[in-house]
Amino acid sequence: MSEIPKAYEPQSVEKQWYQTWLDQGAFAANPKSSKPAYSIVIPPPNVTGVLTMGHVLNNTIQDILARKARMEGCEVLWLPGTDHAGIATQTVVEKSLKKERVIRHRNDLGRDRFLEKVWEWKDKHGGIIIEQLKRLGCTCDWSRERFTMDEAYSRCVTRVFVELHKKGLIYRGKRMVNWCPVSLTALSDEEVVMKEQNGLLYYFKVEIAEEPGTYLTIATTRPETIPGDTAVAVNPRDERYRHLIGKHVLRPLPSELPREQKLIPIIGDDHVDYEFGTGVLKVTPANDRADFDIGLRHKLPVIDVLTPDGRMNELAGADLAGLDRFEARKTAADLLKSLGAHVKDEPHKNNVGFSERADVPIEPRLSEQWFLKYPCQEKARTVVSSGELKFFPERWAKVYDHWMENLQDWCISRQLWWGHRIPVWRHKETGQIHCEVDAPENAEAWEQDPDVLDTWFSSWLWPFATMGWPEKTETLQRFYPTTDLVTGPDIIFFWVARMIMAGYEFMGELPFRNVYFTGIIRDKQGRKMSKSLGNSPDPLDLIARYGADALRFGVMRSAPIGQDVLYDEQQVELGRNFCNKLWNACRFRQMQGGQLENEIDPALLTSDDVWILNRLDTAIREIRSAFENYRFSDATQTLYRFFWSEYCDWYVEASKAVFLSENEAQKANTLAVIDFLLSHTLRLFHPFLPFITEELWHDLGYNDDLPEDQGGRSISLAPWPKSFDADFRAHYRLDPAMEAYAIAKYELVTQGRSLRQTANIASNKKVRFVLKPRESLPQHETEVLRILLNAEPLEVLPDFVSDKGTPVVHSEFGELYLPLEGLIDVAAEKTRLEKLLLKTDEEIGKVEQKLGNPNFCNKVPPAVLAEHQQRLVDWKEKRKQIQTSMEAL
RNA sequence: GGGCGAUUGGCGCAGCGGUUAGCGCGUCUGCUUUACACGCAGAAUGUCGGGGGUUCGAAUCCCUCAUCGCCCA
Repeated sequence: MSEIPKAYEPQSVEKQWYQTWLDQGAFAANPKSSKPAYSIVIPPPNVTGVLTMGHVLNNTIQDILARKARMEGCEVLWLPGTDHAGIATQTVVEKSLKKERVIRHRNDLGRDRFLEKVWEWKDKHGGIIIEQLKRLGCTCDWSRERFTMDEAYSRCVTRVFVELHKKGLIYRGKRMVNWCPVSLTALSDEEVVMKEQNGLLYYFKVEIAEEPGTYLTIATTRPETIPGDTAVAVNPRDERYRHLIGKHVLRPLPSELPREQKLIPIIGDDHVDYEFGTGVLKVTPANDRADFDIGLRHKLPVIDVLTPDGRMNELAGADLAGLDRFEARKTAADLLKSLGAHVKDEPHKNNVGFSERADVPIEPRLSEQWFLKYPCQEKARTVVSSGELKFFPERWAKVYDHWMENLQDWCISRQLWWGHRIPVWRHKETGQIHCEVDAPENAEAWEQDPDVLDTWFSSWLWPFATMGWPEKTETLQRFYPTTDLVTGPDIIFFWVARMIMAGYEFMGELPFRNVYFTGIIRDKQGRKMSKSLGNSPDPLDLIARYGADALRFGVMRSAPIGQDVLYDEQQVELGRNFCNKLWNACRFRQMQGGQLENEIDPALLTSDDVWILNRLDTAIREIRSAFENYRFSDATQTLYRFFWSEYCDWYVEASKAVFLSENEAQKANTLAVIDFLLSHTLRLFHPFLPFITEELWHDLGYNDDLPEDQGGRSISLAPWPKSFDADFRAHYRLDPAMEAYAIAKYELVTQGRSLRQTANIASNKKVRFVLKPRESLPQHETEVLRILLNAEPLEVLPDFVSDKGTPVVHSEFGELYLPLEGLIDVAAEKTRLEKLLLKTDEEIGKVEQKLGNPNFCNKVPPAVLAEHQQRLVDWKEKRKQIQTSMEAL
């Protein structure tokens, strides 16, 4: 045992222990082990990312689960890694190269050289987040770290593409896709976020060709696409316009076109909403998804007036060509005015799809892309609805089910360079298609598809591709399916759902048994944390200032299941304070000296011992139940309450009565109880506070007599505490009566302290109390009372007769007097008692009313009835005592 | 438009048929009581969003309205 400093200093402790754990190979998963398997795969962060509060929450939970599983005797695999984040990484690298003026556009370098630059970037900046996870204390098996662009992983991705292509599930098609005009690539539906926009609804009129002088008014949010209109549609049930179907209108733009090129038909289509605008819809098949469908139904021509980067092309006419789409909108509106076609503008709110990454409105665009028809949809859907694969909180199962019910084919091709290139080659002369894992021979004759795959097309394979699939590796056999997945609900479709489908398709089995969805971390005002708002604290900074344990504890404590987390630095401060409390409680133990090997002698247990052992047992049960339900904040609350409010506030204080005595046998026994409690507490805390518990475990010498792999070397392999069984309870005589005795004692103490306060006696001032006991009590208990009340002396006088005006409280132990001889504030004491009396009367009233109701007495279960009757007796007794006290004043 | 969630002391949350409605932060009062001022002791603060219903009994179950937030169209 070495001396411990007065305040806990996490920095050096954390660094040292993490290194020690690494040296011990403490996190390595051995597939040959005979222990039961527990596994979890990390949601791979972006390789170029840095740690955010979201990562802290997410990975702390995974670490807690992994550490607890190890302590429970499982062989644990927590598999780490990163993904290549196609668009994000490519954009970051391209921007930085532009900034350094190496290039103006990635074309300046060409595909191969640009990719070299990305790899350089990855080698330099990738892995930062991995080092940060280590600072947090994460116990991943780092020897198995994977990256989605690793050679082996890439082969899996290619293989999967080829397999699905052969099955006919992957196909190429010319379809409307979400096009990002900034990233210049197609996106999947999931990468588009709808945002409400305040825009304008532009009303303009068009002349009916067959009825000169007659006009139709059309409302649109996008006048710049008028040159791409190839029809005007009305609902055939709409009386106002039905007669016009089959006639034509003169499209006003581009104005320079000859009349015959501006004629477009009026068509009837059931999908036109006649309540929107004027009920007349302009149809732009090239630039709107719904319009495209109308176009298909009516075989309309398609005129695309936009360039890939969101500008107007020459088909838009001389006035608009070259303009950015938003500028063009204004210009088009002006043109309508000058043509006399403009009717009015109206403010209008509408939902516009934005590119998730680039945060600009996407353009629906017709283009050739690769699509995937999802495999194993039915199995993936029923496994969740049947509860075989569990979601926590459960309500996400509904969200999942709804999405699965409306599955759309997945656009998996991206017009990027950074990513897995599509393994499809086209023969330059014959046009023959080669889709295989390996490139065709005589490569010059073939041309590979230039596109790469969506990053999620690689991460949906994560649970098994990281374990050596397609080989049937030992790791796969041992650790697949994984036990738990911990992730944010924002990627339930992107990732979770797709992994389930991939799991069935390629492994024939679900990828994980439980999914825990964390909340989203928000700031105090409830805003999502974001770089642009600058409201996201740097976790590394917090670790430096408070310690990783403090950060973990603070975050876990404020993260109830299913709720978003409102982050407040005070929580981390609270975590730090808690660590300090733990530290000092252990210091207190150490300062008492004594042997460690002491056995608890049941015959010497005091009521305080029995009480605290029962509290520990309760805490262990609560924590077990919290874990079973993934209620991590409940577990931390229980730990906090048990350790601070029960162990420190009552037990440690009461134990001072023993340590101040001369009774050596009793002292040794109390130390034995303390060691029992602390060694359990440290283990219960370890998953949450890995560093400080490891340090204290060794400082206090609790590792001394344990086998190497069961706590001797590290607390992380010490057995997880179990609640007490019947034998244990019988042996130590954890008698409920003893416990009740202690509770009554603490109640008396609280009342006595309150008495002091109303009498204005400083809490540090020793003062004379007199106890008039109901039954004689052991010397030791008197001493405990004296210490807890800070009484000097505490006289036990069975025949005590108080003077008028002596404040008193009543309890199961008897009466406790505070004789002050004129010092007390009679008025204050009277007020206190009157308040109590009022409260008591209220409660008596409530209970009497219930008991007076014959319906209540007849219908209620007997136990409830008895409980109420007892309650009435108790309150009446209390009332009598208060009155006695008042009379004594 | 559809779905989900939230609404409990100043703030953040727990409780989900019988509790004296809890916890943490904050507030107030008094304390260098030798483990801890990153602390100790005591105290104050709630018609559990509004309305209706079921029940002997509702913060808790049902209906309805309101406000806020999220997801999907």
